[in-house]
Amino acid sequence: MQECLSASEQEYLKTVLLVQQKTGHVTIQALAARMEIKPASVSAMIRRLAQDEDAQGAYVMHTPYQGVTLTRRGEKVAMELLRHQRLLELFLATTLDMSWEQVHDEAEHLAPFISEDLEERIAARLGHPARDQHGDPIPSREGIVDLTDDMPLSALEVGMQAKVVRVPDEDPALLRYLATLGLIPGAWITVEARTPYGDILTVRMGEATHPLAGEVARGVSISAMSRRSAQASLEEQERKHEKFLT
Amino acid sequence: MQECLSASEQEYLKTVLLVQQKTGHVTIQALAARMEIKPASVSAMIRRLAQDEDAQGAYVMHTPYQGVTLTRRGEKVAMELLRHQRLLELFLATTLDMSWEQVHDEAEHLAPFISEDLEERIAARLGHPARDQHGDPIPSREGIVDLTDDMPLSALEVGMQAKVVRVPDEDPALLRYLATLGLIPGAWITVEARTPYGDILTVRMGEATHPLAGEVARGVSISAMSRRSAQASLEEQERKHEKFLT
DNA sequence: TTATAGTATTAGGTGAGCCTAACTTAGAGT
DNA sequence: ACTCTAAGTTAGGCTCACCTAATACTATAA
Repeated sequence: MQECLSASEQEYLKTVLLVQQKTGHVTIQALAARMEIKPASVSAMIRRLAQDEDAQGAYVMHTPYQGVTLTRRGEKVAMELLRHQRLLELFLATTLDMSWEQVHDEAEHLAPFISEDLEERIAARLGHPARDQHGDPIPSREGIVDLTDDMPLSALEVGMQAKVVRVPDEDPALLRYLATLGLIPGAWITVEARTPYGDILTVRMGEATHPLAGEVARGVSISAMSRRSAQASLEEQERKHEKFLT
Repeated sequence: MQECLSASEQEYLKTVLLVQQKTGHVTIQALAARMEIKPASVSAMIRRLAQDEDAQGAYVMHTPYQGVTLTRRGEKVAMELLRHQRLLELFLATTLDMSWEQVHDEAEHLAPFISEDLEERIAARLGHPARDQHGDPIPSREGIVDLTDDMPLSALEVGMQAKVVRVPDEDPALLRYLATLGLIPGAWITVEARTPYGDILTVRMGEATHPLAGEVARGVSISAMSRRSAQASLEEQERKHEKFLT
């Protein structure tokens, strides 16, 4: 498989993937909005990515006026770019102590230009991590990402506790806000209440409780493996305590 | 001063600087050869860089059919890019253990895309180094580079000893060869002989002696501060030895 | 069923950065 | 001084990745 796609083409494929993951349906409009370019330009590029020039298969499927879907080939390219980007993010954040929001822009800029070898060295240096610093999964070199254990915080029932594995990284201000609440990957969170109207969750993190808009909660992922009722959690804690005393 | 130059334009300015340093006279042809593009394309780009669009001054001076010279403004841009590139080279070589030759290509690719802030963090992490791993000087953030202490190995007289500060990095094979001889920055080298014809130096590095073509010797820099006769060096060594014995 | 709003597409245009081919100029050799 | 070659320039063309403006399609509401 020849790596002959331009930086721009790769960027489009990556965006298709992200919009797909986020909304489930990829429209020209949505791509245009996210990339901050005009729908006409997106239309043209998608047409190019949808045609099978070199008889190796297209990168996307596109039914005009309907939606866009990645082919396996296109998905692989998108995953590769995403891997570059997230490894870079983590590398810049850990090795050079850059702020999370700055890291995002820098990594996005650089991602299309780093070689496979550099990517491998970064991955090796970081210990082949599975997630970046805000919990976004890093695809494997084969372009595969395992998300089976992830579920949105919004799906947690009242009284349940779980470990946060991912926070949304698109909006720097939101990222900062969540960090001030202590809502970062690795934190344990308990859902204390849920309003019947207005879609607000009250969550506890350690000592403090905070109200959280449903839309925000849908962007936060927790580990399905870690789910348990707060009661169970309490009992577990006591067991540990007893063990400590004996 | 607005940073509005494209990656390509910066690359041109950098190449003008390097060709100027190497040959003293910058022709369209030389630029075309080094950048591996056609003279016609260079001609067009130089014309653009020579005109003073935004009333802030041009980047180069160009007298048609004569030569190209950087203005102070152009030089600053070139130095900035060179700083990016060499900091990146050193960073990749030290932090990620990439081979010298691979580092060169990677850094050249990436240099135009890293932000000033990332550059600063890399510089800080490396301890604001003055030279990269093969001794090329890293310009300061203000675009200044001090080379007063550098002179070519070829200028050394027979019997003189000096410390190597820079080896040429353009040809990976040459770089590898010099490394196998132990001819790397920091090494001490003595000129043992010079052929009257054929322009060959015989140099000693530790135990071994090697013949070195004049053209190669001209590409290697030594520190003018470290110059001394081999005799003086020998005496110095004995003094140290005596000191050790007492 | 038809009007209409919103979304998608097509047509045509721009600048960047390269190309080839044809022409001009400078400078060295006879 | 004249010619010839090498170097430089100009003209015109290409692709990429964007744009605007006009047109076509879809879906929903009257």
